[in-house]
Amino acid sequence: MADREALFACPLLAALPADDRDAVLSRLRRVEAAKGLRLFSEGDEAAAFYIVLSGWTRLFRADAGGAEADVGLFGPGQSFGEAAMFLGGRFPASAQMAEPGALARMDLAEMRRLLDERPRLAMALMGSLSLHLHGLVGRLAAMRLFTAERRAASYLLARAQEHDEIPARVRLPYDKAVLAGALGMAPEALSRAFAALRAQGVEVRGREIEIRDPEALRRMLD
Amino acid sequence: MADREALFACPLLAALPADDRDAVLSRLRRVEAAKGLRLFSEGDEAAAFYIVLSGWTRLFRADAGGAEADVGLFGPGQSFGEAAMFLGGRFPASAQMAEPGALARMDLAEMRRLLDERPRLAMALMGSLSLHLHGLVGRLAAMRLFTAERRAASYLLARAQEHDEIPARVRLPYDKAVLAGALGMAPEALSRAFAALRAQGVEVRGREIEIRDPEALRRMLD
DNA sequence: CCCGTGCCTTGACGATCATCAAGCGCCAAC
DNA sequence: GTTGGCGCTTGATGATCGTCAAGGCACGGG
Repeated sequence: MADREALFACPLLAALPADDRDAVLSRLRRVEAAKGLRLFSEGDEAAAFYIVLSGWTRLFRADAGGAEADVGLFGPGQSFGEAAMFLGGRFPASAQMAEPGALARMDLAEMRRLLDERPRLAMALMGSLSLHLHGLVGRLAAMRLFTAERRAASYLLARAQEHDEIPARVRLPYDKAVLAGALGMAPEALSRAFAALRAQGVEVRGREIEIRDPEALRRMLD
Repeated sequence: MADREALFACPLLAALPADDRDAVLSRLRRVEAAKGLRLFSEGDEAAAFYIVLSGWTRLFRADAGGAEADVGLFGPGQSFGEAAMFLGGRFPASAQMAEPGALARMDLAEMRRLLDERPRLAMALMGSLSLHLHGLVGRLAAMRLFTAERRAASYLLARAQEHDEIPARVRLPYDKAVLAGALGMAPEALSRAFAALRAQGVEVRGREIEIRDPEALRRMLD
């Protein structure tokens, strides 16, 4: 995905009038980011937020023992870290590249200045915050309401429905371990979930997944 | 808690200059709400958001079978439902009174109008959205990182530290089943967690809880 | 005083899932 | 070709927690 394409798809920018959008665009700085790169850590002073141009970034929290719990996974056209601007200037989670790529970095001080001058930016930002909120509500509820297998099925179904071919072919854009974290389970549990879904016509070959009967998956989720 | 006290404590209003604050206040409508009252349901057209004046409201999602997963619990001085303004105008969760009380209801159309005229309102709203976001990140991470017993201990410790007497005495403002939901566990699990915490000097008598040694709880959470 | 009801606790059981450990396939380096 | 590393799978085990069922306690009404 080209940089411009990702930026224009970003909910933060997509709905903005051109002059507001350009004001933001002109202040973004492109950053290359290798796989595994730590962008910031929980508790850090927040200096910027990011829009993913390519690759994938995961947000997570760690406990005292070093165990990690994922709270977000962001790909091209998605932004993260905006909320830190309003949370005492500290990040509530850590960020790391799950797949290499490039990010657009927006300085928070700059953003605050822009917000003062351009009220429509605030509207866009509130939209973006609400989207993140909505995502978290969904994940939290899914963790309690659905088993690991159903969460995996639900993910595959959503990905399958991005296109409308049958059988659907989906390519995972990140390691299975990353997906497992995003779905709130251990990698082993995801592996077993996929194995169980073979009965519903799901065939996994590395990162390539063929879903022969999306309707069967949908029925699982009632 | 008097109405004004709750409103002034609300993050949405607390930081506002007086004239902006009054503009909002003058448009609030007070609503009495009995225990169990359904304020809105997941998927409903969103007509208003709310600030809790007294009592407690729980937000939850239900699956097809009717099982419910709590995603929020709001008491005096807290607002909820603001994000629906930006999510296609639909609520992503249902709301129900967990304890009877009163709410201040803010019409969304009114709010949108006010936002146009008063840019500082947008700042306050973004702060409120970020707070909710932060809360959800914490809950999601806690669900995966901590056992039920530790989540219960963490709740008690937080409540104990609101005052600084030792031993700390805490009064639950809602049924234990409500607390259990908010902590992401079944009521039975909360009951067992409290029983286990007796070993750390926690004594539960109905809604009254005495925490003899907060430091012991804190040590559990490392 | 007895009974019913609501809230909570306790016990027993089983399902789900994390964890530990071993092994496999693939690929790159040498 | 061999070796090593990495990502993933599979198996075995155990911890945690949800669920079902029974009972206790407090309270209010008759």
